[in-house]
Amino acid sequence: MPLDKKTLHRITRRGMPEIIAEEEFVRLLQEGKPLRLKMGFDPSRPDIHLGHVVGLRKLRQLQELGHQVILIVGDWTAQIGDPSGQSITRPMLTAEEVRANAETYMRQFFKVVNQEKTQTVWQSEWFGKFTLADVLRLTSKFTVAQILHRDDFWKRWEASRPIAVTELLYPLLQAYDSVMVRADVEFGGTDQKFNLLVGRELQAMMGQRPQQCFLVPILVGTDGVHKMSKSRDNYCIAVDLPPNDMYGKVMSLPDNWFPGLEAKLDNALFAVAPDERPASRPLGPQPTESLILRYFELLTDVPDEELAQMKLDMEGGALNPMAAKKRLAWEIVAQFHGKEAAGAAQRHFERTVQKGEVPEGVPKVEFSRTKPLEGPNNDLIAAVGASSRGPGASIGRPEPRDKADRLYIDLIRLMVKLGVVSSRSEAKRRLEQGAVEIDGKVVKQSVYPITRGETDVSFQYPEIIRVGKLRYVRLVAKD
RNA sequence: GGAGGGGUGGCGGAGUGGCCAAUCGCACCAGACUGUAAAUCUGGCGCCCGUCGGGCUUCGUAGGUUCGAAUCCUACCCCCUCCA
Repeated sequence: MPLDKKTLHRITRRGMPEIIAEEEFVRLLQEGKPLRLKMGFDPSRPDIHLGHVVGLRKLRQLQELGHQVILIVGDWTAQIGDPSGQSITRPMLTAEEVRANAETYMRQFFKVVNQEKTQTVWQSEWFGKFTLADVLRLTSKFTVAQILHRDDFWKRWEASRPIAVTELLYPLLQAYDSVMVRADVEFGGTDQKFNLLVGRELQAMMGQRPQQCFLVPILVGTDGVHKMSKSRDNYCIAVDLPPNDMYGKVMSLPDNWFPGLEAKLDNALFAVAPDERPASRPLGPQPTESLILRYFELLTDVPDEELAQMKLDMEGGALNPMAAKKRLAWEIVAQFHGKEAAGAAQRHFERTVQKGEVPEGVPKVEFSRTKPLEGPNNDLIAAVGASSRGPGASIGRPEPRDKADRLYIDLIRLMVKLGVVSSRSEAKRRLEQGAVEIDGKVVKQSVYPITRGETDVSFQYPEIIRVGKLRYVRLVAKD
């Protein structure tokens, strides 16, 4: 299958830090024979976020050229625990949990990767039969010094921090996987470089052609500083986030970014030191490099030429980063939820954040008006009625009625009951801060008057209660 | 087997008898500003009491000493380092 330059560039160059060995990889691609693309995952961590998607998109692109993905469920290596993590103690998962996690993972995985062209295998297919003799045979092929060369092992060694013996086995097991599936190419983040190289080595020792190592860049989280990871959930965009949240998270990307950070993240799993972080910049012409563009590059199909133009426009001030982010957010949401949902998420953002209006689909809470002020059988009443003044208290506490025959709602109690604040203390703080809005008006007092309608005897109740930008509730009378 | 270090609020990390509900950083929440849920600035960030102020429950667990303990004592649990 002839491979045009553009496609080749898209796969091997766009956003790519390293392929080992690139020349051979390109040659294999040109030959056109279906390649076996290995990708392993740890079923103790089943969630996929945009950081993973970078690699998955590459898999997808290669599938479209006719190659085969082999997805390995690392049910054995999961028991060792990911040695690149900080903690070495990890509770062992039950078989049941592993299965459930694997399902979760795959459900997300196949949002990007074509399931038809993927073969899934479990490590236990071979490690389940492993004997001690097999273990010895495998481990005898490597020396401790070799393994300690791995960056994070070495750092821990130097720092006199513990390294479990089993952790040393991790790269070997992963390498053995490559042998078992006869991988032509293994995919992994740049932080996996060592493990993938061990795979090459072991394959060679065992008479196979060494796999190519396709090292995918580490995606920086929305804080612009740390590697995107679940443990920093706030900076992490999971692929199964609802459209509005996904869109919003993309919008929280920093406008400014210091690209040198990424190189540091490639090998170190640690955060970049504070003094190496980008200095804040004033608004106006944007810096040369932009995390926004990086996301475009790694997570969308927007062509390079367009990105180059965007870059110029942002630098020149013709394009507001906000506008670029909106497009980025749309592109990303569209990938996971479809164009329609992306459009809806965009409208939601414009409406709630940009215009500060009440969004569609505010959660509703019903209450009764006929016996509105008494009795425990009414949700709203239960919320507002139980004043501290004792039994029989009504919605009207603390001042039951004034001359105009008005009643007052105890807002603090109401907000707690509705769940828009977590405690009475918080409710008070929000009121003080001016973060509470009722039907579009900021309310600072803890009591809210209910007024009688002009023409009828019923009372006018609050409808939309909003706390901060993101929490709201719509009160709906059910009679 | 021996010696030592440590367990504090979501995280990191101060504090070693009252001034500690507990410095500080991060994260988080809110407000202002902004064409962004960026940046920046301001405020908040255990719970309860209508504000001022007051009360209650927190510093690995369980007891104890004391007018008073995160801080001292005892026991227990857990983590780590070094020597062998």
